[in-house]
Amino acid sequence: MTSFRTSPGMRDLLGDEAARRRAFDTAFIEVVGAAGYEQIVPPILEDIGVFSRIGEATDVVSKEMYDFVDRGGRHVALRPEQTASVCRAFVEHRPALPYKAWYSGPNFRYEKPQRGRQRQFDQVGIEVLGPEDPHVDVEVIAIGWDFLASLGLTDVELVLNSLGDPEDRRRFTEAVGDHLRAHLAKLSEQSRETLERNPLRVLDSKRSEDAPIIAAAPRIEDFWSTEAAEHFSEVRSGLDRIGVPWRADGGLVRGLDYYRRTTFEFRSGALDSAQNALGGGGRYDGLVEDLGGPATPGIGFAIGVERTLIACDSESAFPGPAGGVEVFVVDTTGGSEALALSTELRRGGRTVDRGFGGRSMKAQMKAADRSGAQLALIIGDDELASGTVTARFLRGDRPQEQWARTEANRLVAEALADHRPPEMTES
RNA sequence: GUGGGCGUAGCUCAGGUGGUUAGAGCGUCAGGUUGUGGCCCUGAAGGCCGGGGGUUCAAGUCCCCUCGCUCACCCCA
Repeated sequence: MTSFRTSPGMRDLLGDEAARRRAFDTAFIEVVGAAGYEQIVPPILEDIGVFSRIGEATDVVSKEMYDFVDRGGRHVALRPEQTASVCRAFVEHRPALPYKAWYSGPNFRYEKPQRGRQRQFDQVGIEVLGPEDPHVDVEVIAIGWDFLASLGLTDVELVLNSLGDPEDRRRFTEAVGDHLRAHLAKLSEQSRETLERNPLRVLDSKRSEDAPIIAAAPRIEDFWSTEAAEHFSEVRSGLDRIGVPWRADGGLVRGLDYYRRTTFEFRSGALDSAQNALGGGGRYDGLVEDLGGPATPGIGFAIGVERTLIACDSESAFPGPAGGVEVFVVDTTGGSEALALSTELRRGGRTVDRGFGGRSMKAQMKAADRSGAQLALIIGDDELASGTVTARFLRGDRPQEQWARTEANRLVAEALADHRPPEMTES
């Protein structure tokens, strides 16, 4: 018999992991909902042209896309990120401005899998389309920051930069290219290749031989237009005003081509791997226009869910909800009473599980204990004959009681009111 | 895509220099308790030792290939 496993770079989420993933969304929704963002659920598949705008020179577009021709002859792709989809949806439906949206869902990139870098990975993120106001930048960044903090993460650094306006960025790129080519001989092999495709990315190089050349490279701030410099300055003072700490780094050049002006990244100090960027984003004032819409400024961020959860693990933060059920019904008389009672209790709003398969009382009690239930309701021959149930309290020292079967619903409610667990984070 | 490390039970891992029926803990199941979980005790089930090929009388162990995970590069979330 052949068996199967998940495709490389893709994972199953079971039980506690799935519950934690769900709680992650809940935590995110709480933060973005409080700021007036509405949800958008774009399709996972789009015309490949939607994603080309991310940047022909980036690996994400040029060699990592899951793309194919569908049965109707359309060239489509699994989304590698969601910003482009949100902009496409904006152009298609034209919601009122400012359009503030959040999303959560899977993206696909055909990379060599690694911890914190999967081929199918989830991102949560927000986008704001419309205002060019630097306060929007501040709001977006602060929401990302506050969300990570709400998970209990403390070892996070916000790195900030401005790429200037498109013309600034173009001149800067050129200057960096010239500078690097002047020192070509001393540049690492890798960086020489990168230089061909995307000179700015060389500034990200971590190789030691590149360090002196990068240190001597032109600096972005010398290329900012007055407007871009002013915008960035207001972003920084806005962050200061609300107590979000940041570090400016002229070398922060994010991969996607569409960024201009403000760019930022959230880095975890708890992850010393190369995958320490939990999320990031920036302004993409030209993207909507590129997708056939009216010139509309935009800014947003995306946070990698798996990666952030790994950071939570190493900081022992965000353990996720405790699962389980309130009541467990044990029935050694064949199960028909368990069927009736558990259904009745569920219809009354309780969470309840039960034993199946006519297993021994001991086995069913064990299952009751594992279920996390506060209360086991036992039905054996005696109870059946006398029209009662035995209530056994699993988490305290309250002695077990005999209840009239007809009173079970009410008495369960009473018992659980006394034994409320301290905090049930389950949504 | 390139290079390194690692793949033994559901999980975490032992298995000097090749040697006969591959082990432990946890978990699961059953029993100790004529109807009672958690602690304890006993027992059982559960492994094509990632897959394929080779060397050898003999391979979990050595060699080659391959797949997967992982680390670095790359890329990025």
